[in-house]
Amino acid sequence: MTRTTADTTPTTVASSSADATRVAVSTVIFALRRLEGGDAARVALPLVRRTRDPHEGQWALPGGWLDIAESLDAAASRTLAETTGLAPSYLEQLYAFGAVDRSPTRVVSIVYWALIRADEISEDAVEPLFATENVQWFDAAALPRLAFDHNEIVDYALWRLRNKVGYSRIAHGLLADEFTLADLREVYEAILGRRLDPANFRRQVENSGTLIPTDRFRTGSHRPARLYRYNQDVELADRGPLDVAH
Amino acid sequence: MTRTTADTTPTTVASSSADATRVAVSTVIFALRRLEGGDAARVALPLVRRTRDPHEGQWALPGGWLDIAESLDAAASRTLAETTGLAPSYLEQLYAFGAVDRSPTRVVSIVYWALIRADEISEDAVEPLFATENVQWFDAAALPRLAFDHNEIVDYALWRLRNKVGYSRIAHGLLADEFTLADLREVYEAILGRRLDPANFRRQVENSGTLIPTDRFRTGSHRPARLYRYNQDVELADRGPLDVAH
DNA sequence: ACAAAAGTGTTAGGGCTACACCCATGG
DNA sequence: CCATGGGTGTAGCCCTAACACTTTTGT
Repeated sequence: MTRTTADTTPTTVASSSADATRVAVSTVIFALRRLEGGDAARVALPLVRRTRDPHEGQWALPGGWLDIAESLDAAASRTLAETTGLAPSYLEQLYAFGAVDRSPTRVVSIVYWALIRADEISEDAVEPLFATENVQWFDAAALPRLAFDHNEIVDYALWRLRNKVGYSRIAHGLLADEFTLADLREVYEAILGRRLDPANFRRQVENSGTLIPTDRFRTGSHRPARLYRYNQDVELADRGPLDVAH
Repeated sequence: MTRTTADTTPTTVASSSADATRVAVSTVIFALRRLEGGDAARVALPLVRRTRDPHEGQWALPGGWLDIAESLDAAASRTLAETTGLAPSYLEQLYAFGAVDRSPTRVVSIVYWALIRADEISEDAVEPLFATENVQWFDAAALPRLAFDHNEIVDYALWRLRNKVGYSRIAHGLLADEFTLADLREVYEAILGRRLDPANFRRQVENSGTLIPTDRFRTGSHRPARLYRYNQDVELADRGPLDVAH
């Protein structure tokens, strides 16, 4: 199986095919992280430092070239794992970016966006990659200037995330199997950037029929909160291209 | 400027680049047409007959190869004009289809969807192309078996159309400058596939602030109906990738 | 006069928001 | 016992659906 390394994220060093359009796949990965000293969780994403021209040294979305024998979805998962060691709990195509001048050579990027559960990002398996200092987490609301058109891409992915959280249950993709309603509400508040009424939030998700209450409670500093799990019968994201395309 | 002809819609006759992934651009074009004998308008789309293998003789979405020096949007407009002679009033990227086996050779198709106004499709300029019998309109609800994965693509485009008509004013893309509320309602009814209450429909669009009443009326067999035009200040489709990407 | 579409009025119900209030636990 | 988050109750508002009703034209 042909594999690329983390260094072969889209680059202009065109060897054999300088006169052809090439297809790259990149992914915007979202997770919830609690920053040092911060009380509330924030939306964060991992970026990789480019080790080649163009934009050497700048931060960019993880990605790589599309292999001739793999689907777009598979390429997104593969490049994601190779560059960051992460395996997303949710992965969806975002948009195809194809402006002529977005890279020195002609590159069409099929961009995906993904969600990672909080309990997955501190696995031992992924830390070594982060330890190389070539992968780093950033607050989605305070990004540096990124390589290529990646700032615009992240902005659009954030818009899609905020939008979709309103009419689907993608918040599940950011939570462990069992969670309290406060956990879930925190996800929504981090994504939407505003506080939600706990009472109304409870009723909304309870009436949606997507949650199954368990017998377990999380005990803490105050009254124990009931743990819930998601109803697997309900689609993670209601409708979408993947459902239609069989 | 490099141009392809209507015959060069995606094909497997790979001459120089059989071992590389190629990028094609196709478009699902929607219009409202009143079928013979039918009382209600229906959603229809033009398809082109393939003149080469694979799938020679089958109907397919209009499209063509992406030129190395043109953006995806430009390629969609160009191939649309070349194959059907149509210039859409609305054009938006739909999805990138990249399954390995969707074509004998590796082709990634960036698919767009477009809307054409009823007053545009009977222009003299476009009829010659349709007269060749290689372009033909089909009822969106009764399509034959299409080439490649184009049936699935149309299904997804239809889903997107039905979805988007609910929260944006893309219906405008199917109407002439001036129209009655009954005209507008007919667009919604054709897209959604169900009748709408005229009274409630009127109040909804009036309260949305997107319509400007004119002094003119359309006289017909009954009480004259006021003509409206769209408020140009309001976005055609609120938010989207194109707005974010500058 | 009559049919039919244009346009107005009215009412009931559901969902959302704001906010008052009780419950249970750790300290 | 008190602070705090968990959890319940409730009233107002807005939007929508349903449908009765009036207006205006062509025939």
